[in-house]
Amino acid sequence: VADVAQDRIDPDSPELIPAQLARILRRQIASGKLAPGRPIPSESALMAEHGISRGSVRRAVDRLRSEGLILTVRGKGSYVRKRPPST
Amino acid sequence: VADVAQDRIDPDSPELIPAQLARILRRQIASGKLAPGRPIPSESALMAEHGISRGSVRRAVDRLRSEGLILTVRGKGSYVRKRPPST
DNA sequence: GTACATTTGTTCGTATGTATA
DNA sequence: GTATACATACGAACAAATGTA
Repeated sequence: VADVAQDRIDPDSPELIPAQLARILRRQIASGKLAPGRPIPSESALMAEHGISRGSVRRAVDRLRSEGLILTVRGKGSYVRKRPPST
Repeated sequence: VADVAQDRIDPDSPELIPAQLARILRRQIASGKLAPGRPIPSESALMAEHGISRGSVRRAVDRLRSEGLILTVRGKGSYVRKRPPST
């Protein structure tokens, strides 16, 4: 429903693809589009939505996890943390 | 009971594994070894028989389904279509 | 009605190879 | 040569539908 025109990967950008996706997801979390306790799209969905490889998706998600923004459960998915770190 | 020497997966072939299995199953359907209305082997059985992963089995079966050769029912299995498309 | 095994559906985890800049 | 990105394949776990004891 919202404007997602800026949520796009640019393969020609100097910013690496995983970094671009991490930035996009971070903003969607911050905006509440991806709400605490709710799942983020699966790796498969993110691949399809952004037209990038699984490896790139995983690097982006790894990043968010290491930042404490999401939690990942094998066989289930990744979820936006309810109490994100203040850092 | 028949000769299945040619129904083997070659991991070193340039032809991808799912494509190889799809081809093998297609021939078994065409030959009547897998008859209309009858189930094809389960994913687990195909994995064991051919020594390949479930992902590869599923890609092969997906292919046959999209070709209209089989029908799949969750919790049951896949069945050779009685009236395969003329295409 | 319940519990269990089987089967397909989906997701994340890992390794390897290829192409390109 | 190195790093990025994509593709293929295998493995493991969770989930839902089916059938049976």
